[in-house]
Amino acid sequence: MNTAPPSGSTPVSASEPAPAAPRWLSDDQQRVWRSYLHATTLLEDHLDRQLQRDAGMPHMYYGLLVKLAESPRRRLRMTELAMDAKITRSRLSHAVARLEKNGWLRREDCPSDKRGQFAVLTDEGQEVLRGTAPGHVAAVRQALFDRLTPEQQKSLGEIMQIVAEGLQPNEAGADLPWLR
Amino acid sequence: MNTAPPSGSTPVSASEPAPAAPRWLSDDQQRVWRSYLHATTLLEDHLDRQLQRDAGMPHMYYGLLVKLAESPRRRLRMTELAMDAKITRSRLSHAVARLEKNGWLRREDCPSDKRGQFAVLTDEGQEVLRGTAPGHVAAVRQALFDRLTPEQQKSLGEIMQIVAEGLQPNEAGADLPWLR
DNA sequence: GGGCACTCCTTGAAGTTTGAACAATCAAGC
DNA sequence: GCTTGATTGTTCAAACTTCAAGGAGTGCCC
Repeated sequence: MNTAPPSGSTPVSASEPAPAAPRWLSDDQQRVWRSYLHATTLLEDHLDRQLQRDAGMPHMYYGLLVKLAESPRRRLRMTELAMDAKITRSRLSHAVARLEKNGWLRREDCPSDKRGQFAVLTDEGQEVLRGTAPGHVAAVRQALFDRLTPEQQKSLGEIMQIVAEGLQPNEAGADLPWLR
Repeated sequence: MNTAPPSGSTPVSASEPAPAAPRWLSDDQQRVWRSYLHATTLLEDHLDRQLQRDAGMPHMYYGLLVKLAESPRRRLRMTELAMDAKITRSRLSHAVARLEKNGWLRREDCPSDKRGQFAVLTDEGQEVLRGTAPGHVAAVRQALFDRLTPEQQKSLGEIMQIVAEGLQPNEAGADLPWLR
C-alpha cells in the first residue's frame, strides 16, 4: 500500500541525496500487491481469531508449540526456536513466559551451557495441540488449499520459497546485488 | 504451522462431537504452507522495519495515509477507511489518534451525520508520503517483484485474489451502490 | 588468571492491537 | 413525539510486540 506515485504529483525533487528516479510499480503490479496485502492480512486475522477462540492463543504461539512437538525430545533451545519461528529472542521470552503460565510448556536449564534454556512442550501442551489441530487444519484448507488448483498450490509454494530466501538474514543466494 | 498430524500419534478419538476424521495436509501442501508463513512474516517484518526507520510509523499506518491520499478530497469516513484497510474501528481510532498527534492527518466532523468523522490527510502528511514512497516502493520491488517472473507475478495476483475473496465478509463484484 | 568480545536470555517501558462496553446519533415504526 | 434497534466512533483494560539495556556465562588471547 504505497506503490503509486503521489497522485497528481510531480516527481520527487531531483536535488536530494537521491536514490535516482523512483521506479513505480506497474498497474498490474499494484493490483498484485494490493491483493497480496488484502489476502495476507485477512488470512492472518482469520487464523488468529480461529485459534484464539479454539485454543486460547494467537497463531504465533500455536506455531511455537507445533515446532516443539516436532522436535526430538519435544524441546528446543530458545535461540533455535526463535530462529525457526522467525521472531526475536525478546519476543520469544515473553511468549514462552505466557505459555509456561498456561502450563503448555516449561523451561529447563541446559546442562552444557549455563546461559542456555530449553523450552519443553508439556503433556498438557501436547494435548491442546491434539485437540485443536484438526480445526486449525480445516481452517487453513478452507481458506487456502480448497480454493486453489494443484498448479496454483505449486506455484504459490515456489513463489513463497523465493521470497523467503530473498529475505533470509544470511542464506545461500546472497551475493551482493544491493547494498544497505 | 499446525498442519501435521501430531507426530507419532493415533488419530483423535473417534467418540467426540467429532468434525469427522481430520484431513491433514499432504506433504507438498505442508511445504507450501510453511513457505507461505515464512515468506509473509519475513516480508511484513521487513517492511515494518523499513517504514519505521524511514517514515517513523508501522506499515499499517502508512497504508492509511496512502488510502487517504488516493481519496477524493484526501478524506475518508472512519468506517470506510477501516473497511478499506481491513481493520477494526477500534484499531483505527487508536491509529488515527497517533497519526493526528504526528500532524499527518486531522479529524473533521461530518456535517450530514453528527456521529461521523472524517480522517483528512494534512499537507504535512502528504509530504511525508512523497518523501518516503520511493524508498518503500524500492523495498517492495526488491523483496518481491524483482525476484519473480512476469508469469509468477500474474499467478500470485490470481491466487491472492481468490484467497481474499474467500475471506471477505461479503463483498461481491457487482452491487452495493451505496459503497463509494 | 585477567581482560575482552561475544552469545544467551531476560527485563522494563513504550507502543500497538484486541475485545467488550459505552454515549451519541440516526432511522423507522407507531 | 416516543420507542426500539442499528450505526458511528471512542474508550478502557488486558494482551502482545518492540526496542534498548542489562546480567550472566562462554571462549579466547595474552
